Amino acid sequence: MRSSQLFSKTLRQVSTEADTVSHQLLLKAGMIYQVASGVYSYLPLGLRVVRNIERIIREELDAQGAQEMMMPVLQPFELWERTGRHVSFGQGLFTLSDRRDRKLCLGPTHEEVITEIVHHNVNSYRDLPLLLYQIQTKFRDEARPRGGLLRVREFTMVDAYSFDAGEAELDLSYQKMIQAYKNIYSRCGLPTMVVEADSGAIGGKESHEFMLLTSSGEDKIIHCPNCDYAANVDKAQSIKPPGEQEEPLPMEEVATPGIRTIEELASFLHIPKSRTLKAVFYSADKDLVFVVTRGDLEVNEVKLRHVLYCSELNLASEEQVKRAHLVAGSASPLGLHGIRTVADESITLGTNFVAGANKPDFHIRNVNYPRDFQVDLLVDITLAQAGQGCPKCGAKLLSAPGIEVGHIFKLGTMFSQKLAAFFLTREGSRKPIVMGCYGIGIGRILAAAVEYYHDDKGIIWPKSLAPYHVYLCALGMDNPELAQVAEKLYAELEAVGMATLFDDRLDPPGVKFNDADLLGIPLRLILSQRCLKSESVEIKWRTEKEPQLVPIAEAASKIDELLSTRGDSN
RNA sequence: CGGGGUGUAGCGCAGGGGGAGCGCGCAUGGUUUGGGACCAUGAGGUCGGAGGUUCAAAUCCUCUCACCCCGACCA
Repeated sequence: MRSSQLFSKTLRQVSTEADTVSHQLLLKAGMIYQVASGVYSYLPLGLRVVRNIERIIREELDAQGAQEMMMPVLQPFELWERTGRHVSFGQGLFTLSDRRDRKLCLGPTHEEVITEIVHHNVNSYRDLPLLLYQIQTKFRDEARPRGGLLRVREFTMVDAYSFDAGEAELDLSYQKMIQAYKNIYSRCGLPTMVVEADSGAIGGKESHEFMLLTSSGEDKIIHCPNCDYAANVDKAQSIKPPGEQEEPLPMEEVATPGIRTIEELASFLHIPKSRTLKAVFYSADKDLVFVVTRGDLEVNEVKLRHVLYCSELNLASEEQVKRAHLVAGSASPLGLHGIRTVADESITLGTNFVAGANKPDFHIRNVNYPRDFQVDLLVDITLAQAGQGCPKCGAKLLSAPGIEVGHIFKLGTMFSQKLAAFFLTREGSRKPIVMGCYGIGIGRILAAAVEYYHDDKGIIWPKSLAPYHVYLCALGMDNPELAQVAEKLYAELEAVGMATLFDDRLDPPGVKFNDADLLGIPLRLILSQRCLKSESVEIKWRTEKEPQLVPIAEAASKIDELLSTRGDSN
């Protein structure tokens, strides 16, 4: 491709509205164009990267025996009613009606459709196992699209589904897919960490995310430096720091004028936060829930949601709190009646806590569980934090931000049962197919790669993703002799199938160098008067400072050699 | 949905009751060519939209839409 013909142009400035590195660079490089909030077009250069990602994914999935198919974006809403996910997906589901007022939705994922298809095509254990996948546009009405391609409302996703006769067979499919995914990320040059995850609206029991560790990530990962334990903070377990074990003392009231937060309380009484009890009020499907944890810990709302089996969970409103006669700032489970109380197990790790007196400006010392109060549920509902103990080996946990670039689930029989996808076993009994599903966001991989590989001048594509491998930069194209040599070299590179972007523009060198850096193509070639004199061409890696000189006649073969001996990443 | 912010030329921005501007880009001509070069000339805008106040509104008021950020939410 010739730069002079290329549709997309690089921008000199991008809007201050773009504040994520990948968003800025992709806009600046002319790879994407925003059409609406969370909706983007891919321009020719960006699309070439997308195609590279797709090719890698197809190759790896095909290698595991998966078969590609294609399912519709437009789906009957009724199908979602049958699995109940029209509720659990909630407002994230884009819905619409046709001219006959039939309700439809735009698929945010395809478990319903694939299960329906498999139901009509699989009858016997002989048809299993089965691995199917598609690369398709998905829609999700995100509450807040953000970060350019990182969180969008329309996106291309690879979703794969496995169908097995039993749990043990599912485990095998699951392991196969983990391997396929690892291969995919590694070929994309992205070092990812596999972490335990919450399965959210998809449902199912076991779930893992593939995380790229980078500072711009919006997910938080808790991981162990000593063993292989790693989990999304939503899911992460930890060994909580122990508290003091003392002889229980009699309760006594203490005046705490104006004290409302745990921080204030701890510093006012000169005690560590772990010697206090924290009360938080939630509204779970409209019902008030009283939550108690040790003062040094934070509530994990995902865990709380699971133990409450509720679909809507928010902090309680002021009116709700008032109506229940709770005293925010001095609340405690002492003498509490008629309100569901959930406590974190940390309240058993320690004695003689300071808790609220349930009247303003007073607290109570020496509160002990279960001597002084009871709870309805005593479970783990707090956030794991860096510094706490690894649940597997006890070492000190670390935390890190990451971008979720893939998410896989063991679905079990949830969908097959609801949509009647059964098969006959060898013994002739009817059983629901055991399913798994596996998703990768293409745009996210693209954006994540830019987040991971860039410098102050622009993108630095891994070779496997780069829109072109070679940037042929001819300086002084108005010189007929130079133009002729450049054209010849371009033709040679094209002839051996080298993906080349030929900068044949008449612009000054600075413009071309800057574009070369911005676009992040791995290998830059420069042809100038200076080179012509020595009958050589300058070759430079995007990642390196110094070029090397190669005779023009050997250029094509030298480039081929350079690119094929260099690893996939960079 | 709550909080904050921004909408003025293709892009980036300034202006804040009375002339619609700057930089970049674009067009034409010329000079340039190893890190976004220069000169000259020129095209391009219902100042997001609607209503109001005023002799007069890009500017003040009300409403509305879009986009961004924080939070809530989220395979």
